[in-house]
Amino acid sequence: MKKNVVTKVKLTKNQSLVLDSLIKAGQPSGAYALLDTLRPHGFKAPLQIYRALEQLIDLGLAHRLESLNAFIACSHVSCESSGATAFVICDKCETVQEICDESISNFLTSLARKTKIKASKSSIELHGLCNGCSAVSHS
Amino acid sequence: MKKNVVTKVKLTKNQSLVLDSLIKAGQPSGAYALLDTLRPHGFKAPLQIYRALEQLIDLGLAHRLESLNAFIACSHVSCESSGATAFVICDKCETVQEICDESISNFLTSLARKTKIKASKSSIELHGLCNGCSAVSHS
DNA sequence: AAATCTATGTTATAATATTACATAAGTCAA
DNA sequence: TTGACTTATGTAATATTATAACATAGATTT
Repeated sequence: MKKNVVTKVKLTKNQSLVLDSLIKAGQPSGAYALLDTLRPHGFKAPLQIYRALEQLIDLGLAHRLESLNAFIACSHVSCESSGATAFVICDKCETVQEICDESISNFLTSLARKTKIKASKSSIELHGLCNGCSAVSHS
Repeated sequence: MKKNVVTKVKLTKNQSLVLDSLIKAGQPSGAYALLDTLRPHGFKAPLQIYRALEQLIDLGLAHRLESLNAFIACSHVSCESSGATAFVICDKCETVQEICDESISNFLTSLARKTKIKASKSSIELHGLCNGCSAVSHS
């Protein structure tokens, strides 16, 4: 359940470009949206995106949101790399909160113990309306 | 966060067929795998599957596994319908444990409170090796 | 330099999911 | 029972997401 802890890694050009796009987006982005963003930089095929994403995710610099088939930059300076992260997603404004604390890892540890699984990967995603959006709430 | 509590619902023919297939499979099944299974029963298009699944999921009789893009029959006689379910998935034998207890709902409630979200849907999926598979563990 | 490994480029295709439109079947009020 | 309405279904086309397969280029090691 441990991910690579990144201290200093030289990203390749494609990886840097994809990470920059993710950070600029500040929202979940699909692979093809990233591809469109990066066409001006010479990207032509989805695989260039997927390959860069794979590395970024391995390095803990980006995450995949399973319920959206989308990707997002890690919001922690250096994500504690516990691999135990929860995402809280507003379905209206698309804001994502990335939560990474002991309550998450405790929960997952306990779940793994109860179910006798040797865990390697987790995905916790909570959808709803964020504070702002549920206040407004028209639509 | 409440789902429909099903006491007695008459499923349509397509819904019954899809649910039966899911139950028989006893494993996560993709929509197109279900389609192939049901071709002998006259199914011809993915939409027939997706439409039935949508209803079954609404009724709490089936679940979608986001990290697999697959579906599974609810393993609880009548899933407590709290909408707070966790799936523990063995990546080797594909067995899925469906956990639905207070620890899950407490965790989600607390996460929602901390992040000030009005939750409507959750997805918790833990991957790894189940007890049996991690014992064997060759490959 | 040869061997090797990693990153990249490119084309094609696989796998998953939805849109749009047509038809049929059930429900309910008048 | 008819008509109006809603829900389920059928079907074709297409959109979206992801990977396989193969070729090339650059960096690193021996």
